[in-house]
Amino acid sequence: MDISVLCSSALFRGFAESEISDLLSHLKARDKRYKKGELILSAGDITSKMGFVTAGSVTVESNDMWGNRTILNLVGRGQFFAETYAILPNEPLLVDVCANEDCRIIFLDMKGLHKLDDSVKSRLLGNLLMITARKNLHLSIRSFHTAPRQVRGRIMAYLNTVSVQKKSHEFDIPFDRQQLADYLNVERSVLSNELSKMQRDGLIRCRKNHFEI
Amino acid sequence: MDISVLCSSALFRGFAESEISDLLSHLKARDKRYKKGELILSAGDITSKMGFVTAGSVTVESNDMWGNRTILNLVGRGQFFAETYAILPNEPLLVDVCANEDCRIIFLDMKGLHKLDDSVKSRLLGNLLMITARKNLHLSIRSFHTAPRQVRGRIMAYLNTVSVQKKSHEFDIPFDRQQLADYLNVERSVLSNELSKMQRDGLIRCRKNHFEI
DNA sequence: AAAAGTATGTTGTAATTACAACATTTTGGA
DNA sequence: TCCAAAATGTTGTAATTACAACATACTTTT
Repeated sequence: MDISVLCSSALFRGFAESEISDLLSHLKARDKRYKKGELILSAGDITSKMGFVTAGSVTVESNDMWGNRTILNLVGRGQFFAETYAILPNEPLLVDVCANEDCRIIFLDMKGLHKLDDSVKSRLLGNLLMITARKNLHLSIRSFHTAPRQVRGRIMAYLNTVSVQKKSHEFDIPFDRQQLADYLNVERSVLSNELSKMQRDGLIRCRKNHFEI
Repeated sequence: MDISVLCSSALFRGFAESEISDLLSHLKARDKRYKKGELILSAGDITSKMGFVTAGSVTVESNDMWGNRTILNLVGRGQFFAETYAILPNEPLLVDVCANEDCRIIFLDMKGLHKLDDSVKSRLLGNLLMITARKNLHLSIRSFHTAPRQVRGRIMAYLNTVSVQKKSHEFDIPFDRQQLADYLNVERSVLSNELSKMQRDGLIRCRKNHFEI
């Protein structure tokens, strides 16, 4: 189990290594591996466990009955997922979580949280609160990416955010074309077409995942 | 200041009245009134205060430079807003908060949180965590409402959610037409038009805010 | 009750998107 | 290196939406 990534994660910020290993046993930390494409959690599931990505990445997505996919988030190494459902363990998952590539996940069972003593608990809750609040920001930001009515507007909204995050006009994005389309809620072919037009118009340059604006 | 609504709120669940009044002074609770349409918080603001609605309701929305509005959430009596930004006080607001009708708000300054003793703090953080996690669910659900490519799909997704929440095929919605359009990210005229078609098709019946499916 | 203002519904046209079908490029094995 | 599979790009047409302009209905004020 890759403890070092966990130690430097937002959840255990401010904790000593000794405290952390103690916490991990209280939270029944379990390491699991998944192959690319594998379903990690499924809509409708009930869980009190949150996931931590120690290797690879996962997508949080919704797949409707007509096969339309909506990608809500991409969770990479060092980040958490399903904490919302771990905190509200009676709420069935509204989303699927899929392995975006071969990956390793540590699950932490939040049922173990209540037994902790108050000092540890309040520090841990404070960290968890910040993680959840940041997830909130992510969801808000995504809704700004999908808000523009037109495809070009959505692409620009997304690329601007990434450009600001990476503090550069040139950057890689973590999505392939199909994933970007499913993230922005547009047709893949329309996305490809619009990207071509935007290059012809001199708005952007791109090749595969690499963009320049 | 309307303490009774606060006492029965999700934030103070499990607290005695005496503890609550103590907490309110620590969190520098301040009561404010706003007229319909007034701007309560503005995108770009920095705040360490979260808001609690004791009367009326507010909208959480984003207004872009072309005048397009996106409504992310409607916050009614007994509910909180801006807790994300109070928890992450270095993050500037990405949204505006507007008085949807004449309303009364109690602001709680979360800077005061750190001084509390661990027992009180961990209980309060636990409650705050559930509030934040629920906000997360709301944002996810909204993204399912805006995910369908076609207007009819978005309307049905939204009405289904409300119908399930209210456990009835007949219900009122809290939005007028323009607000529903801005919530679903569609044109108001297209929304009206589609609602008419859906009535002609026998899918729904509606008059003003009252719907039947 | 009349008038003014606001909200909602309707319609037409230009622009955009959905969808399918196919072409081309890239990737990952044998 | 070659092949097969996957990813990406292109194109055409039918369907849908954006937008503006206007009609109607409902509210509020006087």
